[in-house]
Amino acid sequence: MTRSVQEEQESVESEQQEELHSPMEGGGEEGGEEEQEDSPHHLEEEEEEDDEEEEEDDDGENKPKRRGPKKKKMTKARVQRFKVRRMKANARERNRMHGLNDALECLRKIVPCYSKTQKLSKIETLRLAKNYIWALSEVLRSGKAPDVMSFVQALCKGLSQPTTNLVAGCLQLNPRTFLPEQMPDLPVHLPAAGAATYPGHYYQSPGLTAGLPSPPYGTMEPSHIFHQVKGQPYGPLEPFFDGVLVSDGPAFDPPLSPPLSINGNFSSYKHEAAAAADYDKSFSFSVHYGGAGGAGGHPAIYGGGGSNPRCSELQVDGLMGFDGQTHHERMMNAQLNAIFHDS
DNA sequence: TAGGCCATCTGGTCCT
DNA sequence: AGGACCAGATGGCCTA
Repeated sequence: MTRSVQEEQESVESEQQEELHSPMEGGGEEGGEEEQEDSPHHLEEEEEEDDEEEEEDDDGENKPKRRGPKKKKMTKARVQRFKVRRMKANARERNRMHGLNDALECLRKIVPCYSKTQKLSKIETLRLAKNYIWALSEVLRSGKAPDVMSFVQALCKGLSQPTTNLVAGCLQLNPRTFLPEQMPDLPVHLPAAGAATYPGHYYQSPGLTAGLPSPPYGTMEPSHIFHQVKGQPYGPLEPFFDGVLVSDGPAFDPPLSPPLSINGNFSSYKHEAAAAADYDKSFSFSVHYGGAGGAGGHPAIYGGGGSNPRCSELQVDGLMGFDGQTHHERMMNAQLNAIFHDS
């Protein structure tokens, strides 16, 4: 199954001398005899009968005559062409999926809680990204600094419990404080003052994690997660994690490209957003956009793309234009840029 | 060992 | 005809 394309191409010649194997090259042992007529497995049977494109009329009286359109005879040349075409299609499909995975990896670096050691799954990455976009959009729309609880609630909406724990760990929060539906006996919004009391560690709630996968799910340092905006001691938004906002942590991947859509369709979350109470605790959500963007003070909130060259393709100007925005929106965008544009 | 996640192969469909 | 995209199938790997 894991044979490289080159290996396959090298071996195809020898295989052509022999009979074709099952279409499920790396898997499928049970596909064999019950394969449909147009499967490659069937092709091999016809291949040996003749090399010319003749009608298969001499089946004899044993086999019942086939109905429907007659299939073209599979000559050796046709079989070879089929195999080459199939190999090329497989290679393209692999490349396509690799490109998809590269894009997903870029997305992992953009959403909160990026960790090289504990990667979010594909589906969880997409869910978290969707929530993240929505949460940021809400910030732009409302024009208010988000309170930490509603922000994290929005982030964790629909995520699995392990991923929720991961987000909580990255944000230094107890998931019990923002998952009321899972802990109905607890207050919905607890003061998160204790959130900053475990710098450098994931939160590990003995009660919560009982029966759940145990942290660590990642290696995010608080210094990676909450870092100051240069020249703004507490950032444009009020600091929530006083004492945690340090910027001397080890370098991590440069910022990438968060497209801050403010026009997305998030109707399913409207009621939840409305339900979120207004808390004056603000939340600096400059989660992990460190590094590379800021050499010249240019508001390039997206950096060089890290180790993956494909991550640097997106351009800020193409993603988030300022035309047509109100002054307030421009101010919010500037604030967000400043947040994302760490040091 | 079961379940989750993933990579890969494969055939079908649509489009150029 | 060939490429892109998609979904189903399959087996490998990892973890609880």
